[in-house]
Amino acid sequence: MIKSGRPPKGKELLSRDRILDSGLKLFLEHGYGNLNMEMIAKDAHVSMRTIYSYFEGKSGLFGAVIKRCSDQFVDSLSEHIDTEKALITFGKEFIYRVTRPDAVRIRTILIGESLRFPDLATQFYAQGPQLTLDKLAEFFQKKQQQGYFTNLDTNRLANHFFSCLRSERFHKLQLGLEPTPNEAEVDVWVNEAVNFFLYGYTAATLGTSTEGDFIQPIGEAIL
Amino acid sequence: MIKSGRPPKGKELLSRDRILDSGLKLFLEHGYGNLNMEMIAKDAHVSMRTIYSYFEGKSGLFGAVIKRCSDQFVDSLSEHIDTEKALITFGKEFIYRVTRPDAVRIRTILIGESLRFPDLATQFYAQGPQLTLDKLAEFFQKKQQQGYFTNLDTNRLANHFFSCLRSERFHKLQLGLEPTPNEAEVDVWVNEAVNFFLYGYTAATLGTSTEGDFIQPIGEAIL
DNA sequence: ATTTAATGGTAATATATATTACCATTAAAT
DNA sequence: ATTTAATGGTAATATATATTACCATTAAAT
Repeated sequence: MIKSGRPPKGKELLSRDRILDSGLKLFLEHGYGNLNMEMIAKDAHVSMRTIYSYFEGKSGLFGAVIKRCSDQFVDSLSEHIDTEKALITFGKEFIYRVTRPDAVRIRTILIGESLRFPDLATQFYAQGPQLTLDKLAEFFQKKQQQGYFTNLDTNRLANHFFSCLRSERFHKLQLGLEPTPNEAEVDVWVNEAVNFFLYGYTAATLGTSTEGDFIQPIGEAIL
Repeated sequence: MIKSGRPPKGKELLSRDRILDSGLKLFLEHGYGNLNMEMIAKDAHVSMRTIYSYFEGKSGLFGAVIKRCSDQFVDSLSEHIDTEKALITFGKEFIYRVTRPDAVRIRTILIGESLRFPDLATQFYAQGPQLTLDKLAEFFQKKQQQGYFTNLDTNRLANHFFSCLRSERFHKLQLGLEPTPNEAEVDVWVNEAVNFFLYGYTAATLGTSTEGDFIQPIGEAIL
């Protein structure tokens, strides 16, 4: 039993925030269809009335929750260090983030509800992965000006790198067939992926090695 | 109004088949949660009674429907032709199949319902993509005996080829952000992917070209 | 001091739907 | 001919739950 009545000055939006927090937590836990409004009200310590006064029903709340976490992208690309090292650093942060259970769950729910809420997936992708891809393409373009990766559409290159990075394991993870990788496993994962990307299958066996210098990257070889 | 009563000899299982057919069609169209049993009964021209006599409720029917279409895999790999041509032929059939709207929808539903039915996704993957991956690894192993792709774990190689093949576009398609590709678009898609896989970024610009022979594949170059 | 806005708590309302029950009907089994 | 198995059609049952309504309560606004 929480104190009734109008909230004190400056605290009007606290309950709205709590509703969004609880909504995110519970939607991730139960999905859309299996979560009822009473659970949210109880968890956020508000009454149903308050939820309905702030949001347009259950679907409106869901949209607001998704919007609030749709602007996550990775931008840890440095043009000043070795290409391979830059890609590995970027890849590790990216893979670590997108493999967290919450991130997997949010995509699961978005995919599952894409019929009911077709716009949400569009918005999620545009404000997340697409921005990351843009940063990657930008990076490749700068590398091109330095003489690497010549004669290539940088967007396609970025897409291809994304695919190498995700690899089959990401696909299985999204299907619930793989455990969440820890930081060390992400390192191995990304090293292998970057090697495949940079050296093709000539050097993929060096997957876990940090010494890529023994083999001339293809991009430099053709300069 | 359909004829009541016990069905004639030899036709006892016809209604069961119709239930499965209607179930697949309607689950694909509406998903699990938005489809009710009456719609299935009506579409299959049976009564609810018959559905419940053949299946263990809605969840049991769903499981049976998924099982019936969980054994699709691609096995069009020839060791006797040029490696690149073999991979392209295989890739085209694979990508064409997995990009059909029904195939996309079934994965959408499996992912969305993976909380409620964790075993279904496992089974689906084991009887579909995993078998395809096994065939691929087998293919690479035979190629290794011919001197290609040396010193590589063939399973990792197969996984990496899968990733190149799917590419970012598959990911977007699964999120509902891309239209279904037609046969010609699949051809372009697969040619680019195989080029990325075989030649890395040195030759990806030849994406739509069918003449890969101008560039020595990496695998042969290191022989 | 009085009025108004925002809330909690609870119950009512409306609706959807999975599942079961019941009777009539048809054809197989005997 | 009689009994039994399998079905259609419909209604009943149980349940879940999104949404709204109502009154009491608190604090802001005046």
